[in-house]
Order: sequence, then structure tokens, then C-alpha cells
Amino acid sequence: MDGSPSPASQSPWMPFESRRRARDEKREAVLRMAVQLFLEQGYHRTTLNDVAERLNITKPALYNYFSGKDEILYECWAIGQERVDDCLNEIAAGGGSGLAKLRKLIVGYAEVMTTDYGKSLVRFDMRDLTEHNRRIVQLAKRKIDRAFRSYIREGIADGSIKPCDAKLSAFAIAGSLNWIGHWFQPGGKLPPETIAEEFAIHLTEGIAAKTTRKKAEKPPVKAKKMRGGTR
Amino acid sequence: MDGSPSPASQSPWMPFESRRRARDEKREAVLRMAVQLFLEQGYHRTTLNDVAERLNITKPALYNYFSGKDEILYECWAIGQERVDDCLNEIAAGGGSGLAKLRKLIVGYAEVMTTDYGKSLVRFDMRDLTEHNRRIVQLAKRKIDRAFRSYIREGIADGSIKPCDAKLSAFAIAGSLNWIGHWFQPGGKLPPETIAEEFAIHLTEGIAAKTTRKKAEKPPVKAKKMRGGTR
DNA sequence: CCCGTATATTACCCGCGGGTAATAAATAGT
DNA sequence: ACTATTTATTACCCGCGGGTAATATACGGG
Repeated sequence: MDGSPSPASQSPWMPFESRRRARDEKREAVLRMAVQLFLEQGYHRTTLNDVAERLNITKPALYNYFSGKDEILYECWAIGQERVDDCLNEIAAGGGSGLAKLRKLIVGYAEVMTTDYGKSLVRFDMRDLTEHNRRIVQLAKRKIDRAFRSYIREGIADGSIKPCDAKLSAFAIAGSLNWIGHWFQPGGKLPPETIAEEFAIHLTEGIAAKTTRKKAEKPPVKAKKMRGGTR
Repeated sequence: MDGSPSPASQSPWMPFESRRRARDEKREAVLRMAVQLFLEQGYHRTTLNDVAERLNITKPALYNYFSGKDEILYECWAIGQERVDDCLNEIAAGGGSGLAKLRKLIVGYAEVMTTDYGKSLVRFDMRDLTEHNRRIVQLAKRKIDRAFRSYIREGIADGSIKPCDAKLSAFAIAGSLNWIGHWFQPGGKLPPETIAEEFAIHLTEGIAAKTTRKKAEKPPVKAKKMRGGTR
């Protein structure tokens, strides 16, 4: 039934009939289309008409779900941020050396960066948001930065990481990871997991206390649990 | 202003030259103000009125020097690119191992990234440009990317760099460097040169064949080994 | 069946900002 | 001083696109 007859469009609004989808699903559909277009064309070059049209609806319909364009932008960002937060929480829940935590963060963050919502964390201009939302974003960014730095400091303290400037190292690592959001596209030959693992090794190779050439201990990166709910 | 070194009577071309020079200076003043505002407020939120106003002129006056807003954006980018090109040419002219060249590039590129025009290389959206200019930009970006990769490959070939995936390593390094353009601001306690040197060491620490503290061949990078404490 | 609510549409507003005359003021060349 | 050219100003156009009002259609409950 809900199997759309024509997969040409992922939109729940098939021209006329089945419009009885749950509200949240429609909201999500809007966000998925929006983030895709924002990334593809840029926020300012993407009109709400563009978004609506590709969903087989009209612009004002969007206002049933969002208060304005900037809120859509914010929600896209928020979904990506949520995934990073999940990652941070998982790490905080687990144990391990500073280096181990840092690597977990790199792997998780890198994988997020290969998704549309993840890209929105670094490709969107936060100055397009309202003052209120912008502050939330800035706070979140500081949180991520602090995580990187504190894991590095932790690693230095526990001996798993060589003494180094935590701030600069964090910038270097975060920069490499954020850049993924600019060059990665799903079609490539390197799958996200491979990229993430390679980066986890490479980016810590310079600061790890011991030689990093260990192949074991990592293959099963833990059950990567898929959260069913999208949001 | 420009004290004419000799009376105009001696050189009939002098007036012409001086006028052209004055024109170029004004053009540059426009670009300096534009790049500053574009970085500060973002391209789309910066109006030509903003630019003109801060220069004590009016919007249409800008059209004496530029054909439109997008051309101003392009010229800002071009200045930054020129500096990178200078850096690339210097490296190409000199010698050294692949690793040495890579480090030179890191130092040079990092320093460019701390300038306004350098930031424009990574903070501006090329999709705001005309098709023609966008193609030039893409070409230049590929050129830089090729430089990173080829130095790495060269380093692997001559033994100065450990075997690794040149493409991924280049992305990682370029990402760290490009990120500088997002976080650096002149007021900080770390001067650009220090950042550049630190990055040159850190970013190659993982892939350098031997311990990084070697002064073999040429010492293009000052032996600033001071690791650990940093400051 | 009727009504309330949620959802969608059509038609419109309007402000922002890039770009363009038409024209005035400055500067060089003779 | 007169003229041509460059450079600047004032005043305007107009299209794009975010946002709104009025309205139509569907759905669910009594």
C-alpha cells in the first residue's frame, strides 16, 4: 500500500490522492529535499518554490510545517548535530584512553560528514539563522571543539598521546574531517566507513604515543546500531 | 599621494601612467573592502551599497571598475589564488624531496589562509560566479589538489614519505589547511608563521618516513622542533 | 450529514538589491 | 579657455523570492 507505485519521487504527496501520511513524515520529507537542494544549489539560490515543486506541492504548503526558510535550514542542521551528539554520548558512556576516545570521535564524526545532514553542519552559513538559533549552533560547535580538545588532553595525561598543542591539533583534525563534507559524494569508490577508519588512523598517527600500525582491535567497529527513527 | 619623482614635462606618458595607477589603486581599495565585508557578513548579505558606502562613494561608482558583483567576488578570489600560485611556482623552481616540497606547500598555503584574500579561496561559494569564471576556479582547485598529491607521490617514490593513499592524505592535509581560513583571525596569540610551521610538522608527522626531526637535505622549514610545550 | 480541524491551493504583496539611464563634476590634453 | 574623457551622483527600474490572505478540499468525529 504505501509502496509508492512510481519510485520516481520519494514524495509522500503523490499528485492527488494519498495525502494521509503522518505529519512528521511529511516534515521529514521536506527536510530531506531541502537539505539536498541546499547542498546542491546553495541556500540562497534555492527558493522555497524549488523545494515545494520537487515535492509536488506549492510553497505556502510548506508553512504548515515550518515558520520560514531559516527554520528549515536550522532543522536540517539540527538533525546532523543530533547525530554528532549521539556519537559524543556513546563515547562518553564508554571508556578507553584519550586516544581511543579521540579515534572513536573521528570515526563517528567522519561518517556523519558523509551524509547530507552531516554536511549541513559545515556547509551551511549560520549567519542565515535567527539570532536565537545561531546561538544554539555556536554552542554546539563549541561543544564539539571542546570534545576534541579534551580527548587530546586526556590522551596526553594518560600517556596515549604525545604532548602537543591540544588546540592546534584539534583544529587540524577537525579541519580534515569537516573537509570531508565538502568533497565526499556517495558515488566514489571509497565507502564512508573506509574513509572514517583511514582518517582515524592517519589523523592520530602523528600524535599517538606509540607507533600506530596496529591492524587488530578495530575490525568490528562495534555494532553500528541503526536508529530506526530518523529524527 | 604619489609624489611624482620627476616633472611631467620629462615624460609625456607619466600622467597617463599615474592615472592608470590611481585607477588600479582604487580598484584594489574596492576589493580590499569587498573581501572584508564578504568574509564578515557573507557574500549574499553584503550589498554593493554596503561596499560603496564604506568607501565613501555610491554604488554606481563601483561599476566604473567592475562589471558586477560577481566579478568583484571573482577578483577577490583571484588575488588569493595568485598567492598560492606564487607559492607553487617557488616550490617548482626549487628542489628537495617530496616531503620537503610538501612541507613548503603546507607552510605557504597555511600562511595564505590567514589572509583575507586567502580565506576567500575557501569561504566563497563558486556557484555565485559566472560559468566562465567558475571554470577557472575549478581548474585552479584541481591544480592545487594535484600539487598536494604529486608531492606526496614524489615523496613516496623518493622514500621521504611512507607509502600511503596519496588522495586521502592530500584531502586530509588540505582540509586542515582550508579550515584555517574559517577559524583564524588576526587577533589571536598565535602568529600565522607559527601556525604554518606547526602545521607543516604536524600534518606530515604521520606520513613522514623517518622521525620528523631531520634536517637532511635542505632546511626550508626552520628547525623549530620545540614540541610539547609550544609556547 | 454537518462541522471543526488540518492541509493544500491560488493569487497577491512588497521590500530588497543588482543593475541602468541621464547627468553632473572633475581632470587631461591642446 | 575649450573640449574630450574619465569618474562620480541622483533617480529610477524591475525581477526575484520570502511571506501572507483568502479560500478550497479532505478527513475524522459526533
